[in-house]
Amino acid sequence: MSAVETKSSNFIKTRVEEDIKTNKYEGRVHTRFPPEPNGYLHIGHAKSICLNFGLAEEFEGGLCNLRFDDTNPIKEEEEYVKSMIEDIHWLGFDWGDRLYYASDYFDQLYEWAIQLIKDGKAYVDSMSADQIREFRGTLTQPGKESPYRNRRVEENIELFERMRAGEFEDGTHVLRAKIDMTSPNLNMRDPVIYRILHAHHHRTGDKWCIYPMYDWAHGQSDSIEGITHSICTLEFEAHRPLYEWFLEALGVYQPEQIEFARLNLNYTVISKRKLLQLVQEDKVDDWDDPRMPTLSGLRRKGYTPQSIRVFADRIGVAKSDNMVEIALLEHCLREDLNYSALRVMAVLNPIKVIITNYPEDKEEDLEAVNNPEDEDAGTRMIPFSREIYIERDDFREDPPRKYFRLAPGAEVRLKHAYYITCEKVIKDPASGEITELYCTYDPKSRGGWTDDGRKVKGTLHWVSAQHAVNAEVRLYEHLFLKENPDDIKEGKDFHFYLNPDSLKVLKQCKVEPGLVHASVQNRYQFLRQGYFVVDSKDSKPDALVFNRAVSLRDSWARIERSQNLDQK
RNA sequence: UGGGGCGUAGCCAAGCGGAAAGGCACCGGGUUUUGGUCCCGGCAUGCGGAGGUUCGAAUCCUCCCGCCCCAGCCA
Repeated sequence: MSAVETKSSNFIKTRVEEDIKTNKYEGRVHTRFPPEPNGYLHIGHAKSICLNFGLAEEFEGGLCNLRFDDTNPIKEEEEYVKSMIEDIHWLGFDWGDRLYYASDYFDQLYEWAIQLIKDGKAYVDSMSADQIREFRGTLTQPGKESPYRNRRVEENIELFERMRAGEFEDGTHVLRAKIDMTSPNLNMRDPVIYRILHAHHHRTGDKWCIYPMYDWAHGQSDSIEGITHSICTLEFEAHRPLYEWFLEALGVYQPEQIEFARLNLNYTVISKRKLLQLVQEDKVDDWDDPRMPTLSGLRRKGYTPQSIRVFADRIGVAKSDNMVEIALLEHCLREDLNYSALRVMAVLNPIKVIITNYPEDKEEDLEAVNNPEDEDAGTRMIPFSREIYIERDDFREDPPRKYFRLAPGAEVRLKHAYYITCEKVIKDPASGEITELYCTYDPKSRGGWTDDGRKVKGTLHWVSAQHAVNAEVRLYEHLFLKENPDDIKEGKDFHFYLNPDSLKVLKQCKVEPGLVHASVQNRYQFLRQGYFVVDSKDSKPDALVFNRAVSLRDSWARIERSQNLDQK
């Protein structure tokens, strides 16, 4: 990452800067990230987290709270709270002692509801949900007032108290704000602010059987916390007048709400509802399946917090609907890992090579650079011997044009080791499959170099057969085959586009011996292949499992593809 | 056909009346003991469209077109 790169500006940052200049909120900057604990955080949340916490970091004295919007006990669970806390910390953000819950404010919210009733600005409606819907009108037709709309204040108070006391069944009454049933903004047509829900809440237990609606809780929660800039996504834009109406009716502090467009990523889905479906239907292992765009999934796959933060910064913040290419996310990871990942050799699809002129009982240790991008990473010794494994794809019996890997009669370099030349191909007579390659090496090329001006263009990775450690390697592809799985044709839904080959498991991999000590903390570059990390759930010291975080760019694959195209 | 938003390259996105930033992707070339990295070059006579204002318009005005959100006792 270049140090001179400056963070690009965005309209929210500009607004905050203006507010500071004009001394609105006494120059304070106080944001918050307000997730509902009803699922796991995903890359879209990361955008919001980086925005909110980033703003607080960027401005002198800025603060960002973490607040769980837990107003619906039916969907929310403690497990999600825990995972969200872990994920945000993992990204590298902290909220100090400012961890809040909307449920912290249930008493205050109830008091405010009473106040609204007393002011004649709220009433208990006893129509059914269906009736309320009918009375709301449509996009083009105004709504009608509920027959209960003009109950006396005392009656409303009494009914609301009895709602709270648990005297009524779910759905029999609601508390509504008395605004305007003819408003062109449907959110202003007497929105429901309390509903009866005889449900156990993860924090308040059974204290309440009425729960505030999000609209009633959200703006006031921001107000209570003294939030200056309430940043949220576009779909809440039409709710802003409502939040302002509440805050004005209550006569309390009013934050500034700013809306931005949520992130969409191609070849995946980003919505807690759909991700939950994938988990429940066993389309993936769990929320942290490496194919999931969840933060826990990306973490398990090998993503670094830094790469995600850089990504969040590069995609920018604006108000237009967008669909970001996942290639950008992958680029950010490669960029980060290129500087930090230790290079090791691992053969994913092994084919045995026997070096016929190398003494049978000999073995030697060769020095290998750990990271050419970082001299401080030093070197390590790796064992070499007569029999080694190379990648099956690094040999072609009938090499195509521009192929400069191993082929009959061809000479290649074994990285850090020797030049070898292929002399003979051994096949299984039954299947025709190549089983072994007989090669000779040039003893003068130790370390992988000679000064005789010989041109050896291909360089292969390898692992000494007798020293190799077995490992399982999991290769991941996009979860969906279609760029936008939500762009559905008649009778189909996003399931239709699930990629059946999104996970490929290789069980016969051979990795260099030092990798038995591989730790989840480290990401490795398997030379010439990609970046890999030890799987945090399934890997064991005697049964290593690696996940591919992202492949290396592969310009040979591109050449080959265009060659194939030429032939057609 | 109510209200609220949004249209700048294949994908993001700056720009806010004075010569269209940047990143990704893509295409060339160079370096290379990773076909990686890195380096160099290319990539919008054009800003949804049409008019208008202006010496000058992506930026201001008018009209038109397209896309997104809102009719949960979800958030």
